[in-house]
Amino acid sequence: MGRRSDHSRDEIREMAIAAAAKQVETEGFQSLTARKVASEIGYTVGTLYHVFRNFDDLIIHMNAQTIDEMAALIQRETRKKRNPEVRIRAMAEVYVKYATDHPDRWRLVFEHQAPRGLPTPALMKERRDVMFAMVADNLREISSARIPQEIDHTATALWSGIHGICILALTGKL
Amino acid sequence: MGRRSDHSRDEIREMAIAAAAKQVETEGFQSLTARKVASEIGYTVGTLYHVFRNFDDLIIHMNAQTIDEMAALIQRETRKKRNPEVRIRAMAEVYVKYATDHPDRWRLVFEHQAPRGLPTPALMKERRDVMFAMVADNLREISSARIPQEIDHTATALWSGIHGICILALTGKL
DNA sequence: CTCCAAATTAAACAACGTTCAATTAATGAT
DNA sequence: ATCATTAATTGAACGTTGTTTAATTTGGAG
Repeated sequence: MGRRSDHSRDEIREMAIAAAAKQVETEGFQSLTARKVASEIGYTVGTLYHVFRNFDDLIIHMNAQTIDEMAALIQRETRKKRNPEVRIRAMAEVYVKYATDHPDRWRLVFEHQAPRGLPTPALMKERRDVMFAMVADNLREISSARIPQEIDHTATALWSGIHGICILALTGKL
Repeated sequence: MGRRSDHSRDEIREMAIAAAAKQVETEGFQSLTARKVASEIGYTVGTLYHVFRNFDDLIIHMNAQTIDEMAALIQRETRKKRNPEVRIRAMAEVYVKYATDHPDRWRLVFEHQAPRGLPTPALMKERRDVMFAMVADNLREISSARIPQEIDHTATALWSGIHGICILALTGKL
């Protein structure tokens, strides 16, 4: 078969990412396969490679979407609160809830290794910075006197702690 | 070739684990292969499967050794100190140092997923409990009044925080 | 209607984890 | 010393993986 144009390039990308996310969520990362994703969206592997540079590229985009979903959830749940301290607490709670609700997708965000040597894709660095900025912003409101650098340090420490608890909880130790 | 008895079963296991660890350390987990490990120790894949149940089994044993190494290092560096608070701080420092000195081996301990459904192998659960017990013991010395459950919670939170910082530091965000 | 360019496929590739029959060597008994 | 038994080791095979490529088929422009 040749050019079908049933779907645009971007549509296929989105379909593939959604199919991959579903597969990871229901069967785990180990069972994620290029051929499965392709056949799930009614195409062949070749088409996937026509739309993504390689399999890692698909995973990276899926991970970016995972973070975006989670960030949106946090934003939505946190906008209502007025007190910045309460807000930070709400952020942490949503974060933990998301991690435990979608453990495999969440773990994949941090466990996926780009092939050795290659730097962390920019797509990913941006997303992670957003997370920390959200915490830092609220910390600034609490203690406006502190220097920016210290705020960043505190934000990192706080969020890392919450993150660490998620990790260990999900990998077998509560 | 048939029975050579150049090495005992256990010797082959140890050689394989050492070769695998070296490979992970120098080339990353992605490049770890049953055939590479086998040829590195002068045997064939078949022999590996004669000595390990499967490839995951080899990884699990390698991870156990990684934790043992790290725990020994912590013990050695922590025995000298008298003050339990100083001791906990030293433990954290050694932990972070190990994680940054051997990032790939350390990450593998937490990122390796046993095939879906199977429980975390006992070999691993034991090792992780040891880590937490070491922290909890020192916390108990600091505040002997608290109830045991609270001590465990605090130990978990504290260690998770340090762990989280390691993770995020190693995966691209300092 | 024709031709071009883009999309899609099918088939091939090397490498992977895994299995297994066949072969080799050490051991215990005679 | 010889033989039979038993265990270790191999090599080749299997199915599946990510990836590449040549060949096809189609949509749209002129």
